[in-house]
Amino acid sequence: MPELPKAYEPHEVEPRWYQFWVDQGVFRASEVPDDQRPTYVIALPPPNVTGSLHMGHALMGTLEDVLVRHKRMQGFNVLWQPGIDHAGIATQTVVERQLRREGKSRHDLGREKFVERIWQWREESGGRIAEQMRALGCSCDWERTKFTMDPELNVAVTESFVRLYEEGLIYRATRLINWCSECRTALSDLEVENEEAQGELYEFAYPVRDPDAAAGVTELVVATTRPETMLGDTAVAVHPDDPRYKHLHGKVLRHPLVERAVPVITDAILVDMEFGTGAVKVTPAHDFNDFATGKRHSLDEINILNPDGTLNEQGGGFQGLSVKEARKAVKAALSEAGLERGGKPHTLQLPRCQRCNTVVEPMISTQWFTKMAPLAEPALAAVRDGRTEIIPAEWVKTYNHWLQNIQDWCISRQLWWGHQIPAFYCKDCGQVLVTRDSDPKVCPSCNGAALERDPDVLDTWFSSALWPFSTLGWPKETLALKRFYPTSDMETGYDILFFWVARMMMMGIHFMGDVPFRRVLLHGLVVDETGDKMSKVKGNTIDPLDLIHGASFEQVVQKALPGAPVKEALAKFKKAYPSAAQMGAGFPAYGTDAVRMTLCSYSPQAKRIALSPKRIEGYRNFCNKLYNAVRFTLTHLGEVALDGSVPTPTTLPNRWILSRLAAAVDESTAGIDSFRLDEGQGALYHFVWDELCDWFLESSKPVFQAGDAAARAETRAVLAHVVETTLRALHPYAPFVTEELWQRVPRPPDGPASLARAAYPTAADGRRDSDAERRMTTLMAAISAARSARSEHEVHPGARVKLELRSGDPTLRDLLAEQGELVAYLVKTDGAPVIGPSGGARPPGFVMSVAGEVEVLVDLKGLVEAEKEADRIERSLKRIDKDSAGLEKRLATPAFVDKAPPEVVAEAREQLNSLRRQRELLVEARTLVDELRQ
RNA sequence: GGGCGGAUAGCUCAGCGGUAGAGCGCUGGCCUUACAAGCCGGAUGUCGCAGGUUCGAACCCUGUUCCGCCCA
Repeated sequence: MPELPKAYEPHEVEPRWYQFWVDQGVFRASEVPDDQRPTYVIALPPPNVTGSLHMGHALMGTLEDVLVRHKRMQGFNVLWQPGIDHAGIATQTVVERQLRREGKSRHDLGREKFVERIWQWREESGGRIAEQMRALGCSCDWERTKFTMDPELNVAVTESFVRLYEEGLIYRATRLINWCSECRTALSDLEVENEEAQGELYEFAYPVRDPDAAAGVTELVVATTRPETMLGDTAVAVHPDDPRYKHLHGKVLRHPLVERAVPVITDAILVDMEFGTGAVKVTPAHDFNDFATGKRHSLDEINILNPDGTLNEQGGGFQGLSVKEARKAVKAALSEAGLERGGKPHTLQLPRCQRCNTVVEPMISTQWFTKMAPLAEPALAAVRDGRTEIIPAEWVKTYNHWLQNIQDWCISRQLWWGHQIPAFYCKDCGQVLVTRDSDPKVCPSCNGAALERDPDVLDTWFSSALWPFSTLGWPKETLALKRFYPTSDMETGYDILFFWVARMMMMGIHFMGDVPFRRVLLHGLVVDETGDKMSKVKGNTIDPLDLIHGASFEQVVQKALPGAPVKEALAKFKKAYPSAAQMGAGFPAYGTDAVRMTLCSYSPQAKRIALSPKRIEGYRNFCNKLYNAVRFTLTHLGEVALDGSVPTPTTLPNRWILSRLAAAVDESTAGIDSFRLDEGQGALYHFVWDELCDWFLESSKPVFQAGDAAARAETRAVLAHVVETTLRALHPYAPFVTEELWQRVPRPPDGPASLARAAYPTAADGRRDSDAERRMTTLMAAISAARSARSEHEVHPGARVKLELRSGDPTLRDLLAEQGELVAYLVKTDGAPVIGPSGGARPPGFVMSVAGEVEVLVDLKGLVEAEKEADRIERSLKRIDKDSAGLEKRLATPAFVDKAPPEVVAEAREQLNSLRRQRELLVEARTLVDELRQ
C-alpha cells in the first residue's frame, strides 16, 4: 500500500472503496432460508424518476446509511430497499416538453406511443439519483432496485385497487375536485398548495327580478374575489338573522350576464355577516363552501370551465376566454351595466398546483375516490398503542390531527403515465367492471363485448403507499415478504408525513394486517445558511456533489440559477451563504464523509437545517485530524499484533483512554438507536479530537521517545486497539476515511475483508475505569493550569519553566509524582516538577494558580508582568466569589438543606469548601504580585 | 380562524428541574517532525418578557410579544 500523503484526499480514496464494498457484496440482504439473524429493514423513500440529487436526498441518504451500516455492523440481516418513483405528472411533463421542442404534442403520438416514449426517456436519463446516491456512500441493496411502474408493482396496485373496490372503500363519484388546467388533471387536496396573495374583494350588484323601489327591494350587492365565477352562480346567500337583508328573503335576482334566475337564500353556515357585504354569491360548481351550500339547498351546479381552463358554453359571451381574461371582461361588462359597486384590496389564499404552480380551479368532475375514515382509524390506533413509534414524538399530534380530519382521497388522474385504473365500462348496459383481468372480453352483466377501459391513471402516491410490501413481492407470499415485513424504520422528511407515511400506514395495516414499519423517523428541511428554503427561483440550491467533489462558485450558481447572468446569480448565492462568500473562488472538495458528518450534526427536531459551508469545512478538518492521528499511530506501532481482546493496561493514560473509549462508543450506539445521530457522532468527535488526539496521543509521545520497554509495549497495544476500535465506531458516519485507514492499521486476525462488515464496538471494547478517569481529570487540570499561566504571560512555547505542584492530599501528591514525566512533557518544564505539601514558602518569581486541590506554581522569573498577573488573579477571585456567594446563599436556606436530596447538599458543601480553599490560595498568590512589583 | 413549533454567546444550534455548552467567528502566542485542514491559551450570555409552582427553573405551569410551519 502506498505511503499516506500528509493530508486526507477524499477524491483519491472514495471511488476505490465504494467499488470494493459492491464487489464484496456488503450491501446485499440475505434470503438464505435458514439465516437466523434478526433483520433490520429500511425502505428508501423512492426518489422521483425525473429528479437529480439535491440536499434533501443527501440528508435522507446519509441518515439512512448511518442507521443501516450501524445495524449491519451489529450483525443484523440488513435490507435497505432502494427504488424510484414514476412521478406521474412530473414525468409526463418532462417528456411532453421534449415533444414540444420537436413541434409535437402527446396527442400526435397517441397514448401507446407516448408511454413508450416515456419508457425510453426513463431508460436514458431517468433515475439518475440512484447513481448519485452511490457517491454519498449509500449502501442500498441495489440489485433489488424497484421502480413503481415495474410489472410486478403494477400487479400489487391492481390487486389493492380491486380489493378496496370490492370492500366498498374505493368508489366513483361526481364531486367538486381540484383541477389543474395546466396539467389537465384532477389533484388531491394534498397536491394543492395554498399561497397567500394580494387580490381584490370586488363588489357588484345583482338586480332584483321584480323590483319594488318603494320597499327598497332593488338589488343585492355581493362581494367576491373571483368575479368571473358569477357566470356559474345559482344563488345568493344572506344570513337569516341579518337585518339588512330581511326584506330580500325569498326574492329572486336576475343574472345580469346570462339568462338565469338567481334565488336569494338564507344560510347561517356559509355567510359571515361581518365579511364583505354580508351577501355571498353561490357557485356550487366552483367553490368548496358553495358546493356544500348547494347540496343543502338543492341548487343547480353549473360548470363553466373546460379542462384547459377556458370558459365553456355556460360562459355565454365569455366562452373561450381564460379565467384571467374572463375576470377582466366580466368586470367590464358589470361596469357597463352600471352594477359595479367598487372593491378593496384583499389578502387571500390562492390554491396552486404543487407541480406547476398554476392556480387550481375547484371544478365538478367524476373521479375515483378512496374512502379514508375506515382506513384512518387503524392507522391512528397503531400509533396510539405503540405498534409504530413516531420520532421526534412531537409529530404525533400532527399525524393524529390529519388522520382525524381526513377527507376522501381523489385518486384518479387524467394522465397517460401511471397505473391505469383497472375499471371497464360496458357501452351496452353501462355496467362498471373492476377486475384484475387486464383485458376482460365480456360484460358480466349483459354479456356484451363492448367493454372500454377507464382511461385515467392512479395518483402516483397510491402506488407509493404500497411501497413497503409491494417491493417485497406482495401479493405473492414471498420469503422476502415474510422476512422483511414489517420494515424497521421509515426515515423521511416531515413534509411527506401525510403524503406518504400516513398512507403507507393505512395501506400496510389494511393489506398486511400489520404496520409497515416499527418506527417513523422524521428529519427537517435543508435550507440555505440564512434559513430560506432552497429553490431555483432564489438561486440558493447546492448540488451535494459539488460539495463532495469541489466546484467553483461560477459552476455552482450556473446550476442554482440556470440561464441567469453569472454576476447576478453569484450575488444571490453569496447572500444565501454568507460563510461561502468569504471562502474565495469556490468550494474545495470537502469529501463525502465531511458532507455526511455535517448532515448528521443537526438535531432531528430541527425543522430547518441551515446548511453552512463553514460547518462542512469543520468536519472536513475532523476527517483530516482523524487521518493524521492514524498516520501518527502507524509510525509508532511497529510490529504490534492485535488478538481481538481488550488490553489490560497499568499506566494512567492507557487506563484512562480505554475508559473514555467505552463511554464514547456507548454514546454513539445510544445516539443512533434513539435517532440522535448528532449526539452519537458528537460523542465520537469529542473523543477523537479532545481526548484521543489532544491528550492521549500527546501523552504517548514521551513514552515512545523515552519510556521503558514495558511501557512502550503496553502503550503500543492500547493505541493500536483504541484506533482500530475508533475506526469501527466512526464507520457508519464516515465510511470512506475509516475504511481507508482501517485497511492500514493493525487489526485482529481472521476478521472481515471490509470494515463495513466488522463488528460495531460496544463498551466491552473499552474498559470502564472511574478511578483512572478521576485521576486523569485532576492531572489534566493541573497541566492546564500550568499551561495557562505560561501562555498568559506569553512565555515562548519552546521555553522551559520550573514547576512546583503542591497539595495537602498525599494521594494527589503521589499521583503527581508518579506522572512527573508526563507533566514535564506536556507543560514543558525545566526538569521534573517539584512535588510538595500545601502551603510553605513560595519561591520568588513564581506565579500560582489553583486547579482543584492542587496548587500550581510556575517560575516566571523575569517573564512576568505584575499587572497581567494581578489581572488574572482578580478575574479568578471574581469568579470564585460569585460562585461562592451562590452556594452560601443556598446552603443558608434551611429549606434547601432539609428538602434537597442529601447528595446535592453534600456536593454543594464540598464545592463551597473547595472554592474557599482556592480563594485563600489566590489571596496568597496576590502577595506574590506585590513581590514581583518590587 | 384552528393546530404545532421556536425565541439560549456575534452567527448557527445543543441542553429541557441541581445553577450554561458546542462548532464557527473574535482574540493572544506558536510552523513544538501526526495534523497550520494544526497546537497552546483567552474573552463572550439578567437562557424573549411578566407572573406562578418548587428548597432550587433555561428546563414545569399560566399569560404575553415576536418569528416560522401545517391545516382551513
